[in-house]
Amino acid sequence: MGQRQLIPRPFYDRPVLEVARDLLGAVLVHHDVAVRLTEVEAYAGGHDPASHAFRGPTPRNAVMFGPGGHAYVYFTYGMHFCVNLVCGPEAQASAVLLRAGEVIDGIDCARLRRPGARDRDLARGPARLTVALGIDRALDGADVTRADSPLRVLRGDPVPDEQVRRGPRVGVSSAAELPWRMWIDGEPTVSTYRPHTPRKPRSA
DNA sequence: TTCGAGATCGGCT
DNA sequence: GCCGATCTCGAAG
Repeated sequence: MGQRQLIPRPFYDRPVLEVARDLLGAVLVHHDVAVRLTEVEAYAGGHDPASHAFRGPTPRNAVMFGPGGHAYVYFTYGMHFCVNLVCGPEAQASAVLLRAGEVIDGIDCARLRRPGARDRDLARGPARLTVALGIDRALDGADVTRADSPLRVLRGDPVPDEQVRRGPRVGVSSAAELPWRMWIDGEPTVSTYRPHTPRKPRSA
């Protein structure tokens, strides 16, 4: 894994859909666990009603309005973390949600973090991916282009266009029809598509 | 295999 | 207060 190269900052200073597509096959590393990204989802910042940045900057989403190549880590549903990589023109607040991947290094460590899970399920889904890698809010704002960062993104083997598939985003209640979810065709580590389902109100 | 509900809490209206 | 870029388990087909 040491021979893989860091992806430099300009990679992220491009339109979000291009960055998302090129992140497929890239390798996310946190300490001793490495994951090859097989599924990502694009969020187009302030103009995208499904984006956390849609209603403007807040303390939580502040990182999205900063420079590209930084990680936006947020907490949701009272129990899950998810990771995004900020990209696009600065202050546009575009980001790519990392949805799933294949553990290619440190698999023993990942298994300990997700006991009982099959190997293909270790990082299958955005919240599972953060568990397998040990990512939490402390990494919010981390610069993934720096060699001395705890969280880094490295080049992987390129994924040819014919292996890239696109479809609707998962779990969002607005603009869900945009085909901004991308994954590598035939990968068993890609999460199964489930349309957004509003939850029933609680009752006694 | 598919579906529905619960868990659990921070952020924003 | 309300609701979420989710996951897991249990029940039914």
